[in-house]
Amino acid sequence: MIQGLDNGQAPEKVDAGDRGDKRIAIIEAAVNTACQVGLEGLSMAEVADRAKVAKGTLYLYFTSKDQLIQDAFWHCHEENVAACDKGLDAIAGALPKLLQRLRNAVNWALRNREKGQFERMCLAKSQYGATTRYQNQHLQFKSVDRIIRDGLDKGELRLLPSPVLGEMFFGIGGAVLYYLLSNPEALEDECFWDQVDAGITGCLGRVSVD
Amino acid sequence: MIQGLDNGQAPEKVDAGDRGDKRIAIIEAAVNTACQVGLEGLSMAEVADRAKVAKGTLYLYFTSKDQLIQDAFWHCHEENVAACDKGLDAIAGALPKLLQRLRNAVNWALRNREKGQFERMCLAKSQYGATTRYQNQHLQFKSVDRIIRDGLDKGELRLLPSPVLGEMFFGIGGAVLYYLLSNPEALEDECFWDQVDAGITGCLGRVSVD
Amino acid sequence: MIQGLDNGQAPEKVDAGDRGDKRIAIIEAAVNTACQVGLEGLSMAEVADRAKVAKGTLYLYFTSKDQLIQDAFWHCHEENVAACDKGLDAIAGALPKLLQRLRNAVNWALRNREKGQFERMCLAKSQYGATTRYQNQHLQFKSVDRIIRDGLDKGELRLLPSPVLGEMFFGIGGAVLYYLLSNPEALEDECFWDQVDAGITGCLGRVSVD
Amino acid sequence: MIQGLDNGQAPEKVDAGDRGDKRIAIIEAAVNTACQVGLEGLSMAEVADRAKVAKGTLYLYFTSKDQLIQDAFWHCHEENVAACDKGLDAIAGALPKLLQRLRNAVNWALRNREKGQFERMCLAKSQYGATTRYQNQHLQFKSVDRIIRDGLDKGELRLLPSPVLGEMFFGIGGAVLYYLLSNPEALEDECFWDQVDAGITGCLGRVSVD
DNA sequence: CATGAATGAGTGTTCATTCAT
DNA sequence: TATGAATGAACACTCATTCAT
Repeated sequence: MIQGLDNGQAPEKVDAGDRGDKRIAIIEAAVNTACQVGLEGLSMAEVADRAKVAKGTLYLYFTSKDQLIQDAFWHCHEENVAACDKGLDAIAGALPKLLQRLRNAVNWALRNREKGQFERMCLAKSQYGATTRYQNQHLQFKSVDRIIRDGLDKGELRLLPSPVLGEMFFGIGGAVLYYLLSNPEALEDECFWDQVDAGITGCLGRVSVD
Repeated sequence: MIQGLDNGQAPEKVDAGDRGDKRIAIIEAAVNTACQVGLEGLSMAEVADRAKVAKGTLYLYFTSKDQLIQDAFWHCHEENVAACDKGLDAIAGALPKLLQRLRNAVNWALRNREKGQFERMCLAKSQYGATTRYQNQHLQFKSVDRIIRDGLDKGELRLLPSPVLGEMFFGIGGAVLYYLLSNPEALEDECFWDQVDAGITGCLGRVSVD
Repeated sequence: MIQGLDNGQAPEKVDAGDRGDKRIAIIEAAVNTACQVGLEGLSMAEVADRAKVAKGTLYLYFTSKDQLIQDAFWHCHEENVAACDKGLDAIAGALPKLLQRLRNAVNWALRNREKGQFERMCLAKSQYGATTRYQNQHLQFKSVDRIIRDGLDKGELRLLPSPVLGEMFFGIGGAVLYYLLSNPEALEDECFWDQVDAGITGCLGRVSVD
Repeated sequence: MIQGLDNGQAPEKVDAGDRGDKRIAIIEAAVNTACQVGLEGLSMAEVADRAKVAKGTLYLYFTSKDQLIQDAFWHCHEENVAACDKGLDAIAGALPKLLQRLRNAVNWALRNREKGQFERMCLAKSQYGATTRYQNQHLQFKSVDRIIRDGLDKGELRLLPSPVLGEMFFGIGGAVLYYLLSNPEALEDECFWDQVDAGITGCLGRVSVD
């Protein structure tokens, strides 16, 4: 079986240039292919074909199939996280930050469908059992976690353990994202977003309901 | 690649008796194995070993590995859905029904860890792309969907498309379930459940937040 | 690299019958092939072809290429040792025993050229460095070793360490064998054998030369 | 498979100088590596690494891996033969010459363990079948062959075909060498050498035994 | 001369599936 | 109905060799 995303550590950056170009081309071929045939159906031969390099060439850039998948995951994940975090510092309050973060996530995912799908496929491998992505991958989710812990400290959020709040946020976000992926027109619908914001606020915020 | 849960149709029931017994033994062997080695790491040889039948025998009961996985999924899923739906008819109101349903789901998952994990592994395969389990698997989720549509009709739920509400419910429920799988003591914590209920109500209920 | 003949332990015997037949057919295909292309040039695909079985079938009988080679070695080696040891018990004296043993070895090798060559190829892998077949494979050579130690105890042999005498015996024997493999007519030449016997006796026997 | 030492021809000498230096560095890297990983486990990449040249550079000095191994063999073999032959002309009589030659061989092999091992590994490849190093490599063994033919002509040696005597000499010498490689202290043991000399004389000399 | 990225044929091995018994 | 030996396509990975720079 393909291994999980074990250490949760982003690899050191590789220089750009020719070497980087081919590396990226291979990663993109892997991402495209995996989106069609799945993570385990991914064959090195097909990746090589799509990247228009020889099979052996793959092993100049990645030590194994697992390594290629891990590197491809981090390639997508870092881009995603960067896009999601953009501009968050300028926003005050945990809830507004989270609301904006969801918009960022949706925008990126709609513009990068394959990378997004690939990232989700990789993440899905780590949440079958009792552990969750939020818990065992906290490095990846650290920005959301930081916001939530901050919000808890300041009394802005519902009194639930931070991992629960984090997972709830990703769960609700996933619901919105899935819907928008097949109904992109709702992206411009202010009423839709009003309700989504209200839902998140009602779930995560320190509000009481009668 | 192992195929998704394509048709969303529960297979016709098979008679009990000898035939049914061996069928179930094989399914349970598949579930146990998959929980240890993953869905793609599952080998027919190991399933046959664990079920104490010959490899060829598997093909008397299932036409292929994919079919075995699908059937095993339905085996778990139907049991899960039945447990989740139990007693819901006696409850009035969409939200109370959903709150109870979550309790039912958590109780079943904690008592049937392997079946639950197996079911989640199978479901994960169908929600990578733009489609969601809620949409393409509506048969499986029909009971939740019915509750939600009913609640929307009666004005009890937030004005969002029913698939969004459905996914939100499963997303929040997943967050709670994941947490309880590793922190079962919270199961008895009334405060915890108060907050969870409030969160779900705040997210899905027709409430406004300031 | 192909591993040496590591443990020096003959494997437990396998039952005859259908299973044994195919096992032997594969071993013989491996032996024939290796004699033509060498031990490392041996490919499982070619062995399967020659044995007229599918590639996968090889792995029903042998866990790996290395295992196949080891098993094939033991198959040849045991046959060889048995042929060499035949009738030795009836002969008194270490030197007469060794002289007869050489005749036995030559007769077997001439009648089983490929098995003999294969066995020698395998043995060659363990004597490159400081260690010798005689030392690290004493199980295989135990019959010669026993004769030599016996002869030393009884004062029939030259006062050299038994491994030296053993290697000398195999060295001289190899010289004779190599010659006879390309000059089989000498097999019937009594003068040739008289000289060979005298040479072995002069080398290994407790004789002094002026 | 790596080819045998086919033509038995020492290659023409290459000039010293820069070209020669790098050539020698590569050969030595190949010898060292092969002693650790075996002849077929030898990889051009590792040789290049150890010789601190680029992989492509190897092909400026050697047309192929086989060629490199052959050239490396000759490099070791010529050094070995030269050391073995040193001072032999001053000795009268075939047997004394051969006894001294063995001492020379042992001394060189103990002082040049890797080169010696490498040479033996290469030679092992040519003596599996019916042919022997002595026969198809007569160029390499010509000095021993000359001594033996001379000794036969002069009636000093046992009446056996010269290839048999030659192989016997190498066989006995190998036995002594293997022993000394792991028991170097015997090198200084006069009794040991007395017995070895007596053994060789008894085997190869024109002596009769009763 | 020297490089090292690129190649691609070849390797050993696995495993879902079949079918004669 | 049940078996399990046999299959063979598919796989990840290696490495001697080439060639543009």
